[in-house]
Amino acid sequence: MTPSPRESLDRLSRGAVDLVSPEDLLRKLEQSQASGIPLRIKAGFDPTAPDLHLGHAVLLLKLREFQDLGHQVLFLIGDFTGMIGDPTGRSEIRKPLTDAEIAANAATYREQVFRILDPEKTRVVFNSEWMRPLGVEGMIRLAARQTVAHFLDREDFRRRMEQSLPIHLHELLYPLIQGYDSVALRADVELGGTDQLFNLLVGRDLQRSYGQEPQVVLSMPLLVGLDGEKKMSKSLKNAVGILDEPFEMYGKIMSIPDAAMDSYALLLTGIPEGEIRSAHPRDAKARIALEITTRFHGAEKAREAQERFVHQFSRRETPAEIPDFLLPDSGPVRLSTVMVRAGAARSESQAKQLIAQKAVDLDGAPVTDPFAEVMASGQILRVGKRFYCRLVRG
RNA sequence: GGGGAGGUUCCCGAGUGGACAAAGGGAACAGACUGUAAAUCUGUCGCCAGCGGCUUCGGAGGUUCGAAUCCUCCCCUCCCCA
Repeated sequence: MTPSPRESLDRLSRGAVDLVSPEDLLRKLEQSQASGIPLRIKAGFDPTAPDLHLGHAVLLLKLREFQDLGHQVLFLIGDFTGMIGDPTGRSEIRKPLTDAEIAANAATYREQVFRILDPEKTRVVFNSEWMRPLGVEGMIRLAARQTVAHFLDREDFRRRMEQSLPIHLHELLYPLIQGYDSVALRADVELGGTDQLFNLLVGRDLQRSYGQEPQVVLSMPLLVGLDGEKKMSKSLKNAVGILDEPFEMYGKIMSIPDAAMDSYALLLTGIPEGEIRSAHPRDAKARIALEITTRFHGAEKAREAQERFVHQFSRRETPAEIPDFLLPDSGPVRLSTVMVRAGAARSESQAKQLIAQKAVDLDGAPVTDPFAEVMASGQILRVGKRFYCRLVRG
């Protein structure tokens, strides 16, 4: 019971910010259904950041929807564009990755991406494949197809012009290359974050210029990170990794601001909007956290994570499972040193500050002396709300 | 190529010879309050350490009892003109 093209269109539009254009997409869906030829859905990824997070998942889930409708995903690893890095303000020419690095990153990608995508309907491609042979001459011919004025119109560039921030010449090339990827792949549809809109549209222009039917452009919102303000990104440390452990994943999602719940529910779960709004925020969030964790780890692990969360944080009880930390073999050890070694503090100074702030206890008894020493084995060290370990003698 | 303005601690941004580890804000972390939400309050926020010491202000030298602050050279960015 395949949905009609019209139904598919509705489903695919869910959550999208831009769709250029709905008519084109509908027509392509109809053609595909009539001919039995799947559409070619392209999405590009940075080769240097193989640690995927829920922000990427938004896109991947949308790609998955296309696959579920029978279409083919072209998972593009931008090993060539990676030399530029999408212009975000402070880009420099990055070193080209070695073949070995690319292969390693690609493997990491596969491991993560296929938790969502259907491997049967995915082709992983690298743009060096067609960019390298293009050469300088080809690059010049390609660049001749667009104008500076047009490119400087791109929001990021325009803002930087206004603020007198640097724009490096090679950055202007980024959209060009990304657009040419669409030509090389003969993409029917390209997905990206809203920040990609300009690049995606360049793809359309170039395809037209090369005599191809322009791709449909579908942009998804950027998922806000755990802070609820900035976009999710690993470097901002506000990300939930696709590979995060269930407990960690669940807990991180529980910490998002209430205002972010709607978008998390819309973009990452199938929960209808009304059900989020009508529930107690805490319960609604728990449901979102549970559903997302389930998607990546299965129902059982997600349930466990939820229980542990309630146990440890809602009821503030000492967790059942605590990792061991091996003390040096003999004699008393300064607690601050242990904290640093165990990863609970960045430096001795910080460790002592934490102690002074009553953030540390041993077997439930607060430690107040910054120079305290430990000698017994089997004690449970707690630092802050999250850090627990059991001290054992080697 | 000519002229002008800049590069400060995670970020923004003060600071123009000692009182500067360096104002202020943000972020982060801890404590209180909570729903590990938000808001709020308090504290911490280079490293080592019980006065105190050590390493920081684009880079390298120099002047000075003493430099983020002055001089020289170099690197980088922005603006105007060509």
